[in-house]
Amino acid sequence: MAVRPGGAAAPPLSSELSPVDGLAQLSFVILGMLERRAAADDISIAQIRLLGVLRDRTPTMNELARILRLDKSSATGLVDRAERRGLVRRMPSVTDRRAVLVGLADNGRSLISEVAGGFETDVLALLDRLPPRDRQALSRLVSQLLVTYAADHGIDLFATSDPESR
Amino acid sequence: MAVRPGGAAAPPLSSELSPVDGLAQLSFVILGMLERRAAADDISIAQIRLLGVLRDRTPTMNELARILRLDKSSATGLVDRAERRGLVRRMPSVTDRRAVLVGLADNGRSLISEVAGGFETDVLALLDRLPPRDRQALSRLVSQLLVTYAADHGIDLFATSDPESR
DNA sequence: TATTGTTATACTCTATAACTATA
DNA sequence: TATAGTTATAGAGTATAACAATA
Repeated sequence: MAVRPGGAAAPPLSSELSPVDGLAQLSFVILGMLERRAAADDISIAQIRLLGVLRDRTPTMNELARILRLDKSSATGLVDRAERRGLVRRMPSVTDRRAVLVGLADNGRSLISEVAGGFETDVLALLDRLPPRDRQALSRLVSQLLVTYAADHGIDLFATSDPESR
Repeated sequence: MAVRPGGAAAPPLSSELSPVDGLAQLSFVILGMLERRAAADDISIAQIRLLGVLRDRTPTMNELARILRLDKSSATGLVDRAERRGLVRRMPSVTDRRAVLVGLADNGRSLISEVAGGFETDVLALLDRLPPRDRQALSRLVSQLLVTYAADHGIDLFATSDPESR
């Protein structure tokens, strides 16, 4: 925490954070929640991201690397370790004998559900600190922000893509 | 991205994310901005966190590890690598000959300022997507959320602590 | 004895470069 | 030739356990 941007501005005196600082700290808090839930199941954020992507996709290694913004070799290692733990499976592509499809194994599906459920509990508990009207307002504003941002960056925010299109 | 919690709920049909999903994705976007600015200066998030903490503190290794929630040995390695790059300095404590104080070197101070400045630019550009009233509302809600959360978790949100108390 | 910090070691995660096998 | 994936290798980051110096 505490990246305190600017170099210029002094820390605030009141009990209100700067918008930038607030969003930065909130991001650390929220990803910290995810990390703690993951650690409770002895798994890393990288593995959680992998399993999260595979929840609604069965991509090739190549697509997987692109989605996670990793080098192909990093994806190989990530999938290797997940496969060794029985969380994912490699399957041959029927249309391209060079390609390898990656899918969730049952263990992986239950694990990601558990972690995601715990994470949701944590975030909802955090939101419960606000009165209902504020909670709704925050949720709306965050959505609005993301929708415009995602549109400009070619991100599919609601990515539930066609499993098996190969 | 896409951790999509729950296992229960289906993805939304409208153009509004669930509150949990929205906050999670927003967190990834914001920390991604920080990571990209850091990478532009060829430095990691871990190093940025270290330098960020040292902006307004000169802690012992022990305190540093506690603040960053790392094992002492991890802090040793982190500071080793930062020191090798001339970003921080180790200094002896005058009151406890076992202890080692860690402080920013000039290079470290200019580097963290640059990264933090760029990050601030990015986040402000993101916030500019909202009309001013919404922007203010979001900022207020985020602050409010953090203040209550921090109070309950013993986190000093406005940490500008006494440099040199040893 | 307890605490501070480092070292030795091991594992995960990431990237670059070189390689194999398909296309 | 170009693409998909793996392997070899290197470095950062983290943790546990053992250790030296000091309190």
